[in-house]
Amino acid sequence: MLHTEVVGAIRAMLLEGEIPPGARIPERELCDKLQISRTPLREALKVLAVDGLVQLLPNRGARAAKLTDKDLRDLFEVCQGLEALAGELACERIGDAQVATIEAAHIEMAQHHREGDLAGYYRCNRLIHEAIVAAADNPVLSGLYESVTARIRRARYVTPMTPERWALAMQEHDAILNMLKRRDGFGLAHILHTHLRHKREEVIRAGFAEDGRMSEIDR
Amino acid sequence: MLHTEVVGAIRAMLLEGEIPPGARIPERELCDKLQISRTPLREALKVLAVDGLVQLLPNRGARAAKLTDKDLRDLFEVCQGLEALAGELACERIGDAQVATIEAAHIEMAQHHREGDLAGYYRCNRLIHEAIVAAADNPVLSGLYESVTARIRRARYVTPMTPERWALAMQEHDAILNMLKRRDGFGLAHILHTHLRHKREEVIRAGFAEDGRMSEIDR
DNA sequence: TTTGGAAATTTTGAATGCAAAATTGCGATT
DNA sequence: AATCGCAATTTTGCATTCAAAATTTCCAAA
Repeated sequence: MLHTEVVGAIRAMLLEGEIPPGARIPERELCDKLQISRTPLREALKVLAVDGLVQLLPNRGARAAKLTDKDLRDLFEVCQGLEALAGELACERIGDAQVATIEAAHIEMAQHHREGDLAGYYRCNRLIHEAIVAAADNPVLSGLYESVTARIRRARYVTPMTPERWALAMQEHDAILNMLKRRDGFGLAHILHTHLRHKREEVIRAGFAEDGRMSEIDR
Repeated sequence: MLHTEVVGAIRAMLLEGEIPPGARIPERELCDKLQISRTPLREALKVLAVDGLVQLLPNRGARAAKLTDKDLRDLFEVCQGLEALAGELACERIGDAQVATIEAAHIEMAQHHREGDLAGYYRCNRLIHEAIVAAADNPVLSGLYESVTARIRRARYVTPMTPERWALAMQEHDAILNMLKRRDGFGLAHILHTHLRHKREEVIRAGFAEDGRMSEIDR
């Protein structure tokens, strides 16, 4: 299944920043690197254009999409909506075992917080958010969530936090776990919504956007 | 821009049911019909597979995706989430003129309801929902909404309603307009959420799913 | 030196070609 | 008559080719 692998390979390059945002993507060059012909490569580029990772310019090739401040805002907003929905549905469907798994990740995350280990914190954090989405048992939701979060992952999990913000985020996560245990879908949706809004404000304040002044060659 | 047009043409065929759900899509045949070669056709099929309209089977071609009851549930749930989010954002951003446009559509819709004109009702209904999403001023949200609603459009806007359900839907729309006028994002999100849940229950009760018993040749 | 513009080169978009996989058709065997 | 197996045909996946568009190069003129 060559085509699928190519999509994955290019997606990884884009998400890792191996192909920097805004950079042109010369077909020939990528073909050489991936050892494939242009046909599957071009199919992959069109697929990636659908979920916004690549921008296709007619007769002028493809380039890695840039995240503007507006893009970040829009993506985080949608993420808010999707996670809130996921929380609500998860409360209807999650089993005790799944809650226990999340609680374990939560406890480990709190430990990382106390130790000031941001990378460890983010790792557990991500596990928790993804577990809630998985618990919603809705493949359409999972797919959209994956697509949206992939685009903001670096912003979300790289931006440093002030101690105050970090403490607040931990408090919010305490509330998230609580709502989940109580199966309070409404409350969980609300707190997730707020949690993500805070994260968004933080990321945008940090100025993560990739739409700096373009150099001439970027045009 | 051949590729884009091909995607549109095939999407239309799938949504209109011109290619029935579950049917195989022989490349050669479609190429002849659209007067194109296999390359852009195959690109289009892969693009359509991304948003779930087409199912790609390795070495065995493409087929029009079927909507199972589970798919309908999942899609409606996501739609609930997206519309609720749209409502909330719309209240922060919508202008008086846009509200006035929606109110006009609402009034016309109420008239259609009184006259028992279901088609006219649905037409206005759709305008209102789409206007709310547009007012959220979030292209990512609009894109996902379009993709999700396209797949359930026939179910949503074809299913007949009992007089009671129809009256309830109208009541809900009165509330929607009210919340919008008052810019009550929270309330609007809630009522939209409920409104869509009712619609979903209705559609699933009506048994719109396309996953009936497969005949042998469908395999 | 800088600018204008045409020719050469590169790159893109789509058609065609080719090998591998899957499907079909047909006949032999039970 | 039904079933199995194998060859013929079709269909798919990818590579290659070809024409059109865009980009670059290069040289002449201001």
